[in-house]
Amino acid sequence: MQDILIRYNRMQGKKVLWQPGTDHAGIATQMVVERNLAKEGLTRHDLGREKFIETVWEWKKQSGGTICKQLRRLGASCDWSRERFTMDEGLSRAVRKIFVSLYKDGLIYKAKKLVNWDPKLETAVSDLEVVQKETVGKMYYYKYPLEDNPNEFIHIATTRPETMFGDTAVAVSKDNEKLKHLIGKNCILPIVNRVIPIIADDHADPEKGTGAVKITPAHDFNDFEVGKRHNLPMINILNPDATLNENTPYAGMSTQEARVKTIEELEKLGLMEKIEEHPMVIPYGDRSGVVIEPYMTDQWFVDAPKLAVEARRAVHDKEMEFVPAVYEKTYFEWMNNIQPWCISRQLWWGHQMPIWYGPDETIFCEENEEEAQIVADKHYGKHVELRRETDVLDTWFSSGLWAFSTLGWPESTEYLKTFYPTSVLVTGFDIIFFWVARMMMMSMYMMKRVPFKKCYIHGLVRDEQGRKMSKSKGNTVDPMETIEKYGADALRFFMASSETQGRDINLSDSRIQGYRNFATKLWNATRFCEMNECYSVKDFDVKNAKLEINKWIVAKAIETTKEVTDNLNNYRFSDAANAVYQFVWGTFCDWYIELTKPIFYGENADDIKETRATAAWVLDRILVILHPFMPFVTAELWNNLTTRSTKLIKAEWPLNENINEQNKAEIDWAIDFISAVRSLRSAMNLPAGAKLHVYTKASEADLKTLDKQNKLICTLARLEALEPLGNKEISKDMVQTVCRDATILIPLKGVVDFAAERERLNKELETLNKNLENYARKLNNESFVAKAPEKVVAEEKRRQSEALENKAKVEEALARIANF
RNA sequence: AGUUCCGUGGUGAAACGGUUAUCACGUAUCCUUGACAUGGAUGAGUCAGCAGUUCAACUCUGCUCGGGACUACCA
Repeated sequence: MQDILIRYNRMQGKKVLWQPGTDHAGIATQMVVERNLAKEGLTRHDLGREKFIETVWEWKKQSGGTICKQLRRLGASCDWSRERFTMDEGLSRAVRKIFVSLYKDGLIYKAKKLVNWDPKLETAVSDLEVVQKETVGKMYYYKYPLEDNPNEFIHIATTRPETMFGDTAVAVSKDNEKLKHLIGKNCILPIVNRVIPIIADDHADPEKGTGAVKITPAHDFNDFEVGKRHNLPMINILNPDATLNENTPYAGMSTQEARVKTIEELEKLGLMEKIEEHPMVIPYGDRSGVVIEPYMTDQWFVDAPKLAVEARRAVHDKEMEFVPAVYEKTYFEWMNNIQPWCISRQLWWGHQMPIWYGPDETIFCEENEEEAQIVADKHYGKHVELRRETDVLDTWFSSGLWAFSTLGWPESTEYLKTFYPTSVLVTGFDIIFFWVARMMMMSMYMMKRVPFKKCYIHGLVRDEQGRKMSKSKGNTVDPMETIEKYGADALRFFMASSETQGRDINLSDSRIQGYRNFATKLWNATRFCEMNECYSVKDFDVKNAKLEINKWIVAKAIETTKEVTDNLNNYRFSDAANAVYQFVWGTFCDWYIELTKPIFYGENADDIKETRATAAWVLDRILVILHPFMPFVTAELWNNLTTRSTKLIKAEWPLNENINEQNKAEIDWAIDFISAVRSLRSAMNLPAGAKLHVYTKASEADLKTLDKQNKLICTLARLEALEPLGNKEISKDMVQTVCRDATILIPLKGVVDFAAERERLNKELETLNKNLENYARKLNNESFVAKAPEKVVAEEKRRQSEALENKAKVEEALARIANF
């Protein structure tokens, strides 16, 4: 879609830029490199930070760029000389600069909070990087003895008994009649025998579980909130790798091992009551695939709720518009419920935060170490040793700056001045939160203007059955293979013609194949033109064409151009693609080429000359309007046909042409006529080879046209003769059909299958009657005549009278053969 | 639970409230010479249900039934 837009706009003579590039995919990349190291029995710690980062760059050089390779193979006409990578020096500088700015504005802060912790990667991850999976777990019911009476208990239920060592309270709702008498008492945490209070909190739902909830503030997001409300101690029971720590009796054990041990112990103590199967949702790391732990650590946050204000307003005020517009609902929904954005990652691959700590942990945030040193020395009044923050930033932090960092910001470059704010971002709906929202926030904060005026949301490519592609399902398709098989043009055209306003695309081999055939069709049509010496004639103006078929095809070509233009302007890719497709195959190949044959095989030199020039003109036009969709085949043909002064990629896209309706009328009518004859021929089972003699009954004007196009019609309808019925009697061996106002009569020299003919005519009559009923119902309705627009009423009347005439003709024909 | 999208020929989709509801794939019949069988000609086959708004509903509103997507949560 990007490339269609960029080529289309470029051909309009606009200055265009498609800024290509990739982000550094912090977590995913570090994971892959660490996995490679593991094969050699190494960890990143064996290498040290500096050496490890070097290794990542090595790896990036070798295997990076798959996406860019695919883009190139697809024919993406981006400005490859401006390819950017989020870890490039320029972009990194932008990251540092905006970080410092946000920090000094109080929009970045450090806090000890519960975050999603990935114990495999040992880093915080964003909640967007956590996938929730349905699983059947177990619910454990057990009891804690009360402090003042160890024979009395409070019953609790949990799916994670091993976290009990982090319990610092048990909560009961104050409205819980059965349990509220316990509020204010203490109970004893078994195994470790710690005394914890029973508190009143509405988080405890009397309907759920036992009505009493163990509160583990350091390991559960809800409990964390409860803990804050009641000033409960927060006990961390896990090591960074999710093994239990010294705050528990099972230090060093995994959570699974500790769970088994805890249950055993509770059973021994006689406190275990029951274990039930329990469907639940468990969070997994999107990348690492391990269970994510809520974990209490020092992390850095962006005050997203504050940044969201402007980002929201800009969309609200239509400074940035989603196409299709429905996606703004998704955007608002997320922006309205936005949480502080945890931007720190305990990784090595990424932008290390520009934060330095003084000896007393005072924070210095500057763009580089020298400046931090100067500020720090001044602060302390002496030279001090600084320690740099080891955390790196979330990849999306740098991606969020893409719209301006890639244009050279913070320098005030020509590109920045020319292209910012950019016109359109094309992306998938699943990226709205990750990227679109972050770009909006960052851009509104730093640039005070939107990063792009439009955000086009395209569908996702799914497999033939409509399932999302995934490696685990094994239903992924490598675009390169499809391209090998059918060509990039076919794949592109398939995508464009399937792209209807954000709906998903089901990959369909047979359809891609169909578009490969379409390219072949164009190729063959061009060959026909070449064989007949249709070459562009420089000073030939199509406006001066005299032959009806030439005037007709030119008008049709202009009409199609306008259709494609309008549809692309409105991001209606499929309508645009289908318009070209219909024109090339359905109009140019199926009709025009056939219509030119009588001329090319005839002897009128002037007609041949004009038709050659026109055909060449239309072919050129096809190459132009098809080019954004199928750049390869069109460019190839463009260069082969004639020596050109311009490349097709820079050829002019015609705008503001006038469609001459008049020029279309005559041939449109001839085509209808030919189709009617063919249809009749097929219905009557007349051999395709049989030359027919056709009579017509029609108005003076129509007869004149038929006479003019006589040769054409005879050739295409395979007639030996076409003549007006005149005063001749309609004989009984004539079958008839109607085409617009004309009656077409074909005498059958052999035997007419009267039964078949009657059946055909009756069917026609049935349809006419059905339609007449509809027209009558409308026209007899006073409100319709009074309230509907005049045009609609007039049109309805016209249809009625036409149908009435046709009905009379069909009835006549039926009467004629009634006795056979 | 919240948000949201969608039910149209066999399949996948399209249609500012106004032709006989289009298109592609598939399918049926016919076509072996002249650009193309990766083709040509001609057919057959359809709006989930109910109610409402309107002169007029595939299109707008409500409900019912059915199918997805996203987000949150489940002691």
